[in-house]
Amino acid sequence: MTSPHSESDRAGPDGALERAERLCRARGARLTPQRRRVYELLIGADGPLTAYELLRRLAGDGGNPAPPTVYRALEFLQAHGLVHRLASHNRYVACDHPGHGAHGGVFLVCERCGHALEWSDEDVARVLTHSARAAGFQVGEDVLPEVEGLCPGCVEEAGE
Amino acid sequence: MTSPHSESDRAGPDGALERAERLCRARGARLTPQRRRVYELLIGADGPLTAYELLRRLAGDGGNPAPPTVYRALEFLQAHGLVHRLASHNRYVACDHPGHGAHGGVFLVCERCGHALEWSDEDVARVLTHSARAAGFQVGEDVLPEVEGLCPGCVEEAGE
DNA sequence: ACTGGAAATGTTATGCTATAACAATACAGC
DNA sequence: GCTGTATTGTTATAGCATAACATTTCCAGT
Repeated sequence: MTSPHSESDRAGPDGALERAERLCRARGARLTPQRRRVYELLIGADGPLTAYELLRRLAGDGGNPAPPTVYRALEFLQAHGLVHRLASHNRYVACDHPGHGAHGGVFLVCERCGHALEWSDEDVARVLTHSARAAGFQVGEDVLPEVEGLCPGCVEEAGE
Repeated sequence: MTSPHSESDRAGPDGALERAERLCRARGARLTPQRRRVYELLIGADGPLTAYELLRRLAGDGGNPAPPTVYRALEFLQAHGLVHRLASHNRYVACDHPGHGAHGGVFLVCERCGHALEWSDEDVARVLTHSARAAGFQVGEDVLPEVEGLCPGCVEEAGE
């Protein structure tokens, strides 16, 4: 069975924040206003954002944030699995289902509209690990390979 | 069966260049001295290089190359499948088996020593494509997902 | 409450990665 | 040789990320 994540992990735009609060509290990690704000911006964003896009949106709140502000928030959020970095596009995206680590998934990144879908699939993880082992290679814990392609909406449009 | 590539594609350090020459000639593409030099540098390199590392090595040949010089050469080489970009590390690496496109493989990137192994595996390609399709996603032609982990040598050392 | 230390944030500066824009040159086909 | 296209040279700039150090905030222990 293939699925983005189990039903119990899903949450609306608000639920995600509450869940992040809980997760951080449980770990004794401090989800400060800055970090929370960056997380909110990513949750509310229409697709992955660059660090500097986040910076501009933070600046919109008032204040005079500098790059380290946003990078530090991202570092924290990534460390707690709340955010992933899309290395192929220098962008950051809120995680669908924090608390899991990133076991057994891929990022499906649309090369047309830029949207990214985090897709969990045990089969992918198993085959990837197995294949790598044949090369003597030990796959890391939280790998989330990025796969370029066309999302459902863009497949349609491209077909017209 | 899993393998880095078929025996017939393999080539020594020199063979790779000759093969590139043939490939370009067959396509009517011009493997100019600049492009050839960048390709040589990548073939001879001990692991993936950044564009600016290449630039410094070009400068060592004399002349006064600027960034566009190396980026243009890389663009050409990538277009012909002679070089891949390792997006996760902003690095470039010569391709093991040009002429194929990149069908059905992954990049195994060592998080310790930085080396990258291009690993062909039909199973990986099949499962990835199948899994993505379940999300309504159409995987692109030449995707080569990057997987972080430990290479054989570094697994050993880490075990000590 | 007070305080000492650690964590978080502010601030300035800088390095690395990549491309835009336009000029000059080299090359292939005629 | 001429002409148009591809390639390379050159200058400038945009975009991504972190180093280093100052300041503030927060919490624990008293």
